[in-house]
Amino acid sequence: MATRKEVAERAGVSEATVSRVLNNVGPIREETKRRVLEASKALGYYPSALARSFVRRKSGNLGVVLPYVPKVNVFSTYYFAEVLSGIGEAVREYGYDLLLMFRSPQESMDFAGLFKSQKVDACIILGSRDVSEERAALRILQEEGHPYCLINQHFEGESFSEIDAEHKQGSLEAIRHLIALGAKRIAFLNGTLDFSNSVDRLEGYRKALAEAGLPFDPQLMLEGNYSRKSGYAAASRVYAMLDSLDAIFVANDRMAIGLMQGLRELGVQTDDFPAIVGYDDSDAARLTDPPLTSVHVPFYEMGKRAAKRLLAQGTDGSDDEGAPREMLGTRLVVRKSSRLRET
Amino acid sequence: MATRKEVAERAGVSEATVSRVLNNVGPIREETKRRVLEASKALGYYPSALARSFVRRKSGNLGVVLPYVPKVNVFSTYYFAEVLSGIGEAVREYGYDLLLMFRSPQESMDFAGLFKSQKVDACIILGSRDVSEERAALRILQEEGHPYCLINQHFEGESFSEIDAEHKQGSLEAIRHLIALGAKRIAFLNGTLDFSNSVDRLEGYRKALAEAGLPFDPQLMLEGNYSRKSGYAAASRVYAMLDSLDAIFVANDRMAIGLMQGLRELGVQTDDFPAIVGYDDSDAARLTDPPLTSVHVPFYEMGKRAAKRLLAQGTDGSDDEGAPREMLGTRLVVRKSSRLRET
DNA sequence: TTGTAGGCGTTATCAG
DNA sequence: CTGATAACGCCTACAA
Repeated sequence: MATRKEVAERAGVSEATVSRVLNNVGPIREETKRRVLEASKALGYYPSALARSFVRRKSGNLGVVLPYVPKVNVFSTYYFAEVLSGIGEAVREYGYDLLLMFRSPQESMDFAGLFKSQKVDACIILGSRDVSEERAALRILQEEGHPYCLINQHFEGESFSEIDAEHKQGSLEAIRHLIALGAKRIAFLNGTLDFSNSVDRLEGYRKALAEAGLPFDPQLMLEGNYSRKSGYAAASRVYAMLDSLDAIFVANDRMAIGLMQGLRELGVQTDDFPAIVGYDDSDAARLTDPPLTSVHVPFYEMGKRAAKRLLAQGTDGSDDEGAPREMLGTRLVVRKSSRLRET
Repeated sequence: MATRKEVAERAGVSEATVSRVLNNVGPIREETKRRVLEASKALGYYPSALARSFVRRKSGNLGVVLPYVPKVNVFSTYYFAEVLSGIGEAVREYGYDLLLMFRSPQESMDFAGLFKSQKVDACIILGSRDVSEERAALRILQEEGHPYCLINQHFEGESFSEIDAEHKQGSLEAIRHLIALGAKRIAFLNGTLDFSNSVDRLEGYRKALAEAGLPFDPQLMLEGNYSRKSGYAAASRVYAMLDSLDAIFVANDRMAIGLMQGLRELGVQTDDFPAIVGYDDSDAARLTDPPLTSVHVPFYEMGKRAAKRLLAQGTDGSDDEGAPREMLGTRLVVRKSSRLRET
C-alpha cells in the first residue's frame, strides 16, 4: 500500500501539501496540484478513512437501529425495505455511510453509548416501543443533544425527534370508508399499545365510530402483535362472531393476510368474509384474494426525511430544532376486500 | 465526555493499565481491575471506537454492497431481507458492525478501494453481474487478497469466493415436475444471462427437456429482468401462444406474479392459466391466486455462511482458502399453480 | 503486575 | 503558496 509519504516524495512536496490537495483546502498552485494528483494516482494511494475519522472525530456513519429476531420479522420486510431505501438515498446524497445495528427486542439499548464511543455521528431508531427503559434511554439521548430521530413512533409527553405518519387520520378514513359502505359492527385487530401507532389507530377508530353515532364495543377489539401468525391466530375469534360482524379493520397487512388465511382454513368462503381493511399498503396487499384495501404509509419518504433531518444538521450551521415531530400523510387505497358481503 | 486520563487518575493507575483492564489483556491484579472498572463507570467513560480502529488498523466493519435504484427493487425485497438477516446474525455473533453500501447498477465499483481506504475489513457483494468491468474489479480484489465473498453469483473461469445455490438442480426439478404432470411445451421466462443463476436455470431447463426427449424450442424462450413489470410485459407474448403452451417456468416469483397479473388483465381465467412454476419461494408465493409453485432458495443461510466465511478468517489463523465456491441446495415447493389445465 | 514512551495517518496551526 | 510540527486517543512493546 502506497503511503502518503511516498506520494509527497514523488511529487516533490511535503505531506501537508498532499493533504491539502486531496482535501481541496487552502490555496494551491495549479502545477503543484497536478503533480500531487499524478503521483497519488501513479502510486495508487488511498487516504485512510480510519485515520481521517479519528482526527476529525467523526465516523462518517449514520447508524440505523432495528429490532431483530432471527428468522422472524416482527414488522413486514416491506416496512424495513422501504424505510431503508429512503435512508439509503439520503445517505448517499450526503456522502455518509450507513451502519446497521440490530438489537434483540428485549435488550434495552444504550443509544447514547453509540455516540460516546463515536461509532455513529447520527442515528435513526426503528421499531422503538414505549416502555420505560426505552424512554429512559431516549431521554438521555435527547438531554445530551445527540442527533437522532425516531421513525414511526411517538412518545407522548416528551419532545423527542420523530418522523411519524398520520395514523389517526388514516384509521379514521379507513373506518369512515367502511361505515359509508354500510358497516355497523366493525371489529378491530390492533397491535400492542406500546407502539404509538397502535394508539393512534385506536383513536381514529373511536373517532370515526363516534362521528357516525355508533357505539364502541370492547367485544370487537382484538389484539395481535403485527405478525402474520397473530393474524392467523385471531381468525378463530373472528370466526366465532362472524355473523354479527360487518367488517374488520386490521392494523397491518401481515396480520390481515394471516387472518384471511385463517378464516379460509376454518372454511369461510371468500364471499362470506367480512369487509377487511388492512394497513401499510404493502406489495402483498395487491396479491391477496380478494385484493386488500389498505392504508398507504409513505415509509420511503419517512426514511428519507429522517436521514435528511439528521445529515443536514452537519452541513448547515443550524442547530436544527424546529418541529421535533413531523408527520407525513397517509392515504386509503380501496380494493376489493372492503366490500360488504351480501346479506 | 470523560477521558481515559481521568479514569487513570481516579483509579490511581496509568492509562496503559486502564487500557489493559478494559481490553482484558495481560495480567492484572484483581484489586486494580476493580478500581479501574469502578472509576470508569463512575466517570461514564466510553473508549473511542474511532481511535481503537485507527490504531488497530481494523474498522470492525463488514461491508455489504447492494445494487440500488431509488424506488425500484430490481430483486425482490424478499431476497435482500433474507440475505441481510443472515448476515446480520453472523455479524452480531462475531461482534462486527454492518456497513451498507449502495451502488448504482451501472456505476462500476472500486471494491478494492473499500479495503485500501480501510472502510471495511471484509465485504459481501450482492447483485453482482457478469460484465467485464465487474470482473476486472473483482479480479483485483482477488489478487490483492482482500476478504470478500459474492452471493448468488458465479464467474465462470475465475476462482472468486462465492456462496451460491444449486440453481441448475432447482430448475431441473422444476421442469421435471412439470413434465411429470404431463407438460410437453414448457415456456421459460428467464432473466438476463449476465446473472449466472439465469445461466444455471437455463442449463437445468435444457437438461430436463433432454432427459425427457423433448425438443428445445427457442420460440418458447422469453426474457425479463426479474422485475414484476417485466413479468407483466411478458404476458402478451405468453397470451399469444397460450393455446400451444402447457406450462411456463419463471425465473423468479416477482416476474411470475407480474405475469399472472398480466394474463388476468388480458382476460385469461385462472382455470385457463398454463401451469406456472416460479422461483425463490418468497412470501408472496403463498399469496397469489393460485398459490405459486416455486423453487426454494436458502437466502438466509447463504448470507450467514458468507459472513461467517469472512469473519471466521479473522478469528482463527487459517488463511481460509478451501472451496471458493460453496453451493447450497434448493428445493421445489409444489403449490397449486403448477397444475395443468383441463383440456 | 504496572508504568513509560513511541507511533498509528491525518488534519490543522503557525511560520516562512 | 508551502513546509514543519503538534495534536488526536489508543495500543503495545519494553522496562522496571
